[in-house]
Amino acid sequence: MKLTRKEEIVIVAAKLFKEKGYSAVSMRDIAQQMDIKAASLYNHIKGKQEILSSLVLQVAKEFTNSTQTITSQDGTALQRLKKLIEVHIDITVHHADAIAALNNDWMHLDGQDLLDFIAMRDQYEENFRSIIKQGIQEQQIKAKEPEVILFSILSTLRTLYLWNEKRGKLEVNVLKKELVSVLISGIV
Amino acid sequence: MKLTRKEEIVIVAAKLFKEKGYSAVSMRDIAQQMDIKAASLYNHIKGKQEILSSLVLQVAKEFTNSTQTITSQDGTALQRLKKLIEVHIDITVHHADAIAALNNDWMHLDGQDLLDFIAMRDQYEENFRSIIKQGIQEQQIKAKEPEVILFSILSTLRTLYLWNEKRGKLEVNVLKKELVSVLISGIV
DNA sequence: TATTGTAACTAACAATCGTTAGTTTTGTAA
DNA sequence: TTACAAAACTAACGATTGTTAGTTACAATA
Repeated sequence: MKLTRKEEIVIVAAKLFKEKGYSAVSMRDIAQQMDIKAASLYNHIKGKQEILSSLVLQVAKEFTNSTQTITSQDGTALQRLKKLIEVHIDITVHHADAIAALNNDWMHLDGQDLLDFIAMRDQYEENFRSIIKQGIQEQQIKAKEPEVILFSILSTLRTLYLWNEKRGKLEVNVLKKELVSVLISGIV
Repeated sequence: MKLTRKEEIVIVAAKLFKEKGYSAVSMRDIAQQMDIKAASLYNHIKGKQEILSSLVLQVAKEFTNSTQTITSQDGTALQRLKKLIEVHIDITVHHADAIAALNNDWMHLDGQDLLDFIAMRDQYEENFRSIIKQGIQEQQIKAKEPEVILFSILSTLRTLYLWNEKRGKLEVNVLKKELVSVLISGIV
């Protein structure tokens, strides 16, 4: 599967955005990393904003689709919650750099892209919330503040991209198993 | 307790950094928010970098000191782990804006400030890690991958600043109790 | 009243920003 | 070999960046 030049630019930019953030990375930085001049980038992309929105919206859509599918599946709330966590881990491992931008630079999107992102983000969160509430109703999940549970799980998953590179010898499937266990069953 | 003009600037800047990130906030943005001109800021601070390092290093020191104290206290590993979590929550609630910069903009520190920050950060993490390992040794904590436990707890605590304002009508003490419970005992 | 320090101002600087226009090189297919 | 498209280049634009220099307004103190 050969990459288009545009895809190469987006990948290189993602790595830089991850290190310094969108605003601190110049078009000349991106160009230098590709061994071309900044103006040459514009043969392949419309501008800096397009790099960001390609990066962010693509992964956001992936999250939304996966989550939507799982939410409407059969099984107990707990089973679906586990599946949700596992899918999030899969996507994170596969798109670590893009997720950095999604977490830290989404507010630099503009116009419709920004609105779309926020809508997807809210929907993703709402799917998670409804499964947790359902789990409480089914008495599979302790009747704590659902918002605290939601926050705790989402925080861990959102930050995974940072920690994943230090993960080292931990196989993805081991990571999934361990993390699901820690998030669901606790540590004591 | 009257604030110096410099302290006012740092507080205003922190709020802006939280919204857009350090690099996307100009000195003119900060000045405008204070109803003065950008050049006037320089009567009180040396430059933009000084605002960031004041912001970040002050809170980082607070974290390091608190953590260091708790680590060397008596009690079981689990008791100290709970205390560590509670203290982190306290600091977060009191310095939400500064913690945004600490999480997202620390890499824009330069020179000795950057080195100092990284050293404090590593030490903080190492204290957490040693308590968890001790807990496993004392068989109070399940013998899972300690790195996964460490990551899960730290991720949740680090992201708390974001969540606290949005859903944070929860009383601080209730928040502490719920969050400690979720992080330690899980949700099932 | 005269003096002094604080904190604001205007004006401008060199550097860098994203981006455009126009041109040249390069690789491929006829 | 010629023709064409893809992708690089040079040069420059107007805007914005952090920052400096020099000056002015004002309140407290002597």
